[in-house]
Amino acid sequence: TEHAYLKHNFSIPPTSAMAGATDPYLQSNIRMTLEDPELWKSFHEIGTEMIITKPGRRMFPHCKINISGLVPYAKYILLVDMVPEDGYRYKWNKDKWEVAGKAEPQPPYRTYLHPDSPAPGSHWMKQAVSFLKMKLTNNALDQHGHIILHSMHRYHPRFHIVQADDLYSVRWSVFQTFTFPETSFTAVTAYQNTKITKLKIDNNPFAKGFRDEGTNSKRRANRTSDPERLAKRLNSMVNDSDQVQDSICRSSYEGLEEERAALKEAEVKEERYSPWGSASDRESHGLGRESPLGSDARDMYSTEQLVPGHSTYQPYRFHEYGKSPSPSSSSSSLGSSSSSGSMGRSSFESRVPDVATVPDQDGKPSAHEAALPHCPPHPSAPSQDYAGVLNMAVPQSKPAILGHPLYTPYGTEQALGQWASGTGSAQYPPPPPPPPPHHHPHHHHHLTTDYSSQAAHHGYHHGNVGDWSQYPLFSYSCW
DNA sequence: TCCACTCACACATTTGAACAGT
DNA sequence: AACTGTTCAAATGTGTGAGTGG
Repeated sequence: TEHAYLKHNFSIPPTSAMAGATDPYLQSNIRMTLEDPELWKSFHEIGTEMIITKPGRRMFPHCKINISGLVPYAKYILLVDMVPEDGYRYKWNKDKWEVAGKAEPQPPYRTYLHPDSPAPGSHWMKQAVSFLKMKLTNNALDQHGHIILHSMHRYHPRFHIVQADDLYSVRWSVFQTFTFPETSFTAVTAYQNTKITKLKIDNNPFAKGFRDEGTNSKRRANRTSDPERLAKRLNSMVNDSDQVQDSICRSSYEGLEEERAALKEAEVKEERYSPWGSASDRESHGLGRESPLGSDARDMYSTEQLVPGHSTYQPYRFHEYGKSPSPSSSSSSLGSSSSSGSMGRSSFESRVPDVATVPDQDGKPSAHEAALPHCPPHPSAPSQDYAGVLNMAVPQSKPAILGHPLYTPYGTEQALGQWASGTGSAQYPPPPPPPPPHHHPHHHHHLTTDYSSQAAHHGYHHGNVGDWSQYPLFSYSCW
């Protein structure tokens, strides 16, 4: 199958455009495909739910991607963050999801850094890259660096590829972001839709024990009636529940997996810009969105160029994306002159946020986590300032891999919740009044309407762009 | 009563240290 | 010494379903 990803190149100034024709960097043609898209789609059709727990829970299906088009010898950093699908809170009623009200204020925003980062393009491309160790939590006070989400809210992961030699230069680098419509999900503390439960059990090896229905009920009989257990439980309740001792965090090296499943087509939206820029700014209009024609048709849009938007939301923008993904641009492009106005990066402000380290389990400062200040305002909480502490959720990794030490702490400042108009699967009917102006029930919308679009793009966007355009995705700080 | 959330649990896979063999 | 392969116990990852608390 062919890749149905949408490729959005940057729109570059005329003068640079010519350079782009010959400059391999400008010619960057990074492609990302989601592994196991069929599995994702089977979940998506029902309405994917991801369990979030206090100690942190992995996702299933796991986020695993294939990348191509990177410069083999250039170094890249891979990041993942979760973006709100809309500004609503949902509830499961009977057999379907319904809007239950406005979304809760955005919790501390965190970004997961792939433990192999930074690594050369050849490393990322040689095999599928998995984010198996990434965990989701509903604990806003989480000390392990997991991604914090609200239960009963919808999100979807974004994958960022940053060309940077080390974590310190991330802020100066060019980002390319990809999203896959079928990866959207509703965060829950307990499964709501039994169909999802069944799919999980049928596909997740760890849930294998639940496949034999006959033994389940019997095996747990009298579990809670045992006095000893009750005492134990009581005791545990007395202890501070916040002291989660899970060892989760010490995730070990998350290597690239050998197995390389056949790639199925996956819709990908790619953005080249600084995630710190506002999503709305990037909103593009309608490319491929809602295409009833399927991937083939969407491919026609693959040449569409998105222009990084001019950011309208000023604060906390870290830097601008360089117009050129060239290595040099990663550290200097921003500056200034080089990128021209068409990118609108002018609104990006370089800023070094306060950084707070997040201790890992040993109590030592986590080498991989840094809390960054600034939580983008949430549409539903317009007055909220950027005072939130943001963390880069970085699992420990084996430093030896590829000889690329993981530079420790660096943080991300984050971002914001974007309440892009969404993608909705059938299970998510458009929010009731007052619904967002452009909430599309069809998941294909996701593809183009989301954050990926660049605001400046041709000047037209969705009606609700304004709502979320002011929220930068996130920013990083370096120590 | 309702319902989102928490917890200990049984059972599954994965990890990684220790060891053996080449 | 450097690798590779084998064990196997500990660590981890699952959904369950009763219980909690607002």
